[in-house]
Formats: sequence, structure tokens, C-alpha cells
Amino acid sequence: MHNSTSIDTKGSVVNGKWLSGAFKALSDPTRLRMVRLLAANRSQLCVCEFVDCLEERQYTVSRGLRLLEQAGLVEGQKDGRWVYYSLVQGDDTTATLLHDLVASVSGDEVFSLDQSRFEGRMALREDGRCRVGIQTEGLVER
Amino acid sequence: MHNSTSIDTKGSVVNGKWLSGAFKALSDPTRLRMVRLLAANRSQLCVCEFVDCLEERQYTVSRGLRLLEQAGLVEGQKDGRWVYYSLVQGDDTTATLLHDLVASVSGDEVFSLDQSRFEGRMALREDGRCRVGIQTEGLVER
DNA sequence: CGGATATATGCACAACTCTACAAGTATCGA
DNA sequence: TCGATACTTGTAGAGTTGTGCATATATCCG
Repeated sequence: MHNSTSIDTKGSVVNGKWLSGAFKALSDPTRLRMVRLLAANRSQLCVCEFVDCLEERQYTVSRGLRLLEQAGLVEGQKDGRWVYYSLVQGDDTTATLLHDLVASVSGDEVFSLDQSRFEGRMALREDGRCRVGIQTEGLVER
Repeated sequence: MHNSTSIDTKGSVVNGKWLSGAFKALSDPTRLRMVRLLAANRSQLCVCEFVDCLEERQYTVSRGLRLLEQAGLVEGQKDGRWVYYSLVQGDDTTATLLHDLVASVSGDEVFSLDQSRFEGRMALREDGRCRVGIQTEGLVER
């Protein structure tokens, strides 16, 4: 069955339906903060790193990432107990513009705090890998 | 009271809160189609023109435009019985990227149909102004 | 003025979303 | 093999949003 949507080289479909879905996923401030961290730093983060950067609960982060994944915005890569999430890259103009857009916001107080916590958290990596769990007091489980 | 959000020359606030609100407004397919028409054609449309281009009900369009207006994406200008809506222009990078993004989607079936109806509808204007109401059979009120 | 027309909105109800708590799965290291 | 740890998910209640119908407001024109 044929349809006329544009398909990029990675196979993701970028059309109006995809775009409104992506916007819905990004309409939640916490999920937008997650994508901003990824887009502005061109990095990948694991769940516990997101928890520390955003100071949000572990299950909030985990569910948020699942929604972003379903919207075709991020993808997770498992590495032992850790799961690293990164932006879905495509040659597609629309996806690139979306990343640039999210990364473009400057002067936002919440984003700035996320960013400085991100830098502190990256300093804890060993060989570019996360080796510790949630550090933030009050967000550690059990 | 001071805050550190960036403010463009038109006075609209472009920060993470604004952006997630804009995304929420655009998460509805019908509202996205409205903004796409405006962004791709750099034009302004009145409510009855939107109704014909999108083939959506008058109150759906009217309500959608109000939400887009509250999100800071469009603004309405009254001209007699007609109200023309256009994108809120700003010098802001983020807003410009958002317009480019929405206009960038190609190959979408729904958008293409909207576009051809738009072109037909523009042909009905006189001196660049809308002079007729809803034309689509089944969407005309009473 | 009075009817027609362009647009906006009040209301009610179904559908969806967010959030919190609790419990589950999978992997590592001792 | 057992406990700790990184992450996922079921469930349920509160709040929000979309939709359709009906009606309201504002403006034009005869």
C-alpha cells in the first residue's frame, strides 16, 4: 500500500501526523527539558543522569522517555543496567529544525539550572560512561 | 520583580514555558494545519477561509485560533465582520525556527489538500480581502 | 430598523493525561 | 545464589482537553 509521506534515510516518517505527535510529546515541560539537554549538548544520558539533572522522580523520567520514544524523538540503548537515551538523528530537515529549535532557547531559568547540574553530573562519568546511580538527596529509591 | 527570560522586540516572552505552551497548541492536528497554512504561505486568513481550506467546523476553527492566540502563536485583526489571523512575528530566533519547522514538512497528504483548497479560496478574494463566507457544502451555518 | 452573515462562546460529557504509590523485571557484583 | 541497583510498569484518582449542539455578539446591508 502506497502513501505519499516523506521517508528519510533512517526510515522514520516525517509528516504532519508525526509532527503533531512530536509537539504533543514536547508539550510537557519536563519532557521538553529532557530533549533540550540532549539537543543542546549533543549527548546521550541515562535515566539516573536525567533524574539528577532535572530533579524529577525516577518514574517520571522513565515514563517521559518512553513517550518521547513512542513519538519518534529519542531512542534508548541498553548497556548493562543502564539505558542511554539519545535523539533520533535523521537527514530530515524537519527533525533537524526541531532539534535546533529546542536548543535555541536561551535565558531560561529552568534550562540554566538543568544545564549546570548536567555539567556537574557529566564530571562523574568514567570513560564516558555513567557508573553511579541517582545522587540527588530525596530522589534515591528505597 | 526581575526574571531572566529573553524578551523580543514585540514584547512576547520566548522561554521554555512559552515553548512548551506553543508545542501544546500545535499538538492538535487541526491547529497545526492552521499554522502551517499561515507559515507556508506567509499570509493571513479569516475564519471562514480556514473553514473552507481545512473543511472543519466553524466553531472548531474559531476555538483553535483562540488557543493559538493564547499560546502566543497567532494574532487576530478585526476588519468589519471578518477577523484575519496571522502569525505573531518576532525577531526572536526561536519563533522563526518554529515557523520554518512547520513550513518545512513536505509530502504530507493532508497538508497538500489544505494547500490546494487554499489556492482556490484565495482566488475568491477581492483586492486582497475576503468578501464571501463559508463556501463548502455542509459547513455553512443555518 | 431588521434580517442576514461572520465570528465567538457556554455547557455537558466522553476521552485523555498527569501524578503518586507500589510492585515488577533485569543485571551486576560479592 | 543473594542482595543491591537501574530501570519499567500497573493502577487509580484528579485534573484537563476535545467535541457537538445551541446560542450569543457584532457588523453589514437594504
